[in-house]
Amino acid sequence: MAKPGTRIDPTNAADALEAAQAQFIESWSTMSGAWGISRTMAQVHALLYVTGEPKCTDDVMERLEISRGNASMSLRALLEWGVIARVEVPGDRKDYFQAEQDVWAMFRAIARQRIKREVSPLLDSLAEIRELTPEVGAKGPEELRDLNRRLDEMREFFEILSEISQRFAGPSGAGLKVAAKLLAKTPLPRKKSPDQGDTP
Amino acid sequence: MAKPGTRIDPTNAADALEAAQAQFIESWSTMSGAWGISRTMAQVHALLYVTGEPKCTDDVMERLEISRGNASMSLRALLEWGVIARVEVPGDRKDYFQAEQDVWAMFRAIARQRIKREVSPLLDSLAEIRELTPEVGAKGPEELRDLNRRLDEMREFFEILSEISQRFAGPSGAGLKVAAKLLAKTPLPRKKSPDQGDTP
DNA sequence: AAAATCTTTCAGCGAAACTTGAAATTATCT
DNA sequence: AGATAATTTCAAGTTTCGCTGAAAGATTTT
Repeated sequence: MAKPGTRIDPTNAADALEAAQAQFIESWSTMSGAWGISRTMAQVHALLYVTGEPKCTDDVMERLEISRGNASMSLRALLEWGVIARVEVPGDRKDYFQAEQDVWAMFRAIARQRIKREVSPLLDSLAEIRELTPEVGAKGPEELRDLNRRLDEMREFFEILSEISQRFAGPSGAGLKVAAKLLAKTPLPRKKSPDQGDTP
Repeated sequence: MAKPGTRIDPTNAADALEAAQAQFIESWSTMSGAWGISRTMAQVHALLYVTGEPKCTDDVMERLEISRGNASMSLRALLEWGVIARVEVPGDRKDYFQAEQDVWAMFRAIARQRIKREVSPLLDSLAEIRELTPEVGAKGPEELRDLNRRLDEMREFFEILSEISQRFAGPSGAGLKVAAKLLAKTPLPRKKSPDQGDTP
């Protein structure tokens, strides 16, 4: 695990560093499902985030013991998500990659992507569906009206979500962190139930 | 598609209803990944949401053409997520299920579950990792300090997220809808970039 | 308490997603 | 332009995940 040649005291620190990084990579990769990315993508991202250093494809391959193809595809996908960036390394002609270091910016990038990939198509689809149920005249059958009410409520919800994302998850998105902290601290209308019980 | 025996005018409406429902079920099930549930679970949920009616296992099996086992497991899982509820149907001894009809309540339930399943374990893990990197005395090597800074930033982010969820995604959570609408409308510090460009 | 009805579990099967590694492509240097 | 180095693509192999259906387990009725 530890590199040979490091001396006694530093070795402990280096070991601790590597161990901590490894465990972070492991933990972060279990969240891959939550971000909607593959396990390997999450590992690669974790490695770049936790080290903070620019790394090339070979670095990633070695450290995570994955194939070249996999490393290449994962890095490219992470670029598309906007959570890592290509960086120049002077003496070297290889591509190097570095992770976005601001967690909030990272989150905004992810939110932006997911809205685009998941919410927008759903909104389009909801609009299409509305066209299938024209509520003939004003006397559409009750069931159709109910259906349309449900569709509209869902549309409203996702439009607000989308709106919030466009405002706060934009590339600048200065307000997010502040807004979030505010939300977390603002007093709520009293109602004691502090949430709990899941299995009754 | 249409049930045989329905008469001319009503048929159109009934057809439209079924078609619209079918398309909603289809669209919603493509979001399954986003909610972190399986495709079938999403379909079952979509069916219950879009019809609004209580349905039993056999209803679900028939309509979605899935096996008894699958229907049973999906319904049970949806119960655990808290997005559907068991309901009594007087003349019948079968279990019936009905979807939460308030989209915001539904969203809160999902958020609560995901925080519990995904964020909490990550926070635990981050705390563990911190223990691996004790920053020997006050002169811990620079790399260790950097690592700890990153871990702490991430911890802060997810703690705020968790905090927000506990406040707004609680079972009562009256404030969410209002807060969200507010966020969507509050003017932002000016900065023209209206977000766009993804592939440069 | 036996029968009837409904629900849950789970081993095995099949489909979908992921990974690999080598060939093809692109970019850089002499 | 040819040689060299780096990157991307993709068919084939591997793994993971979800579905089925039959059997076991509950629950209610007679």
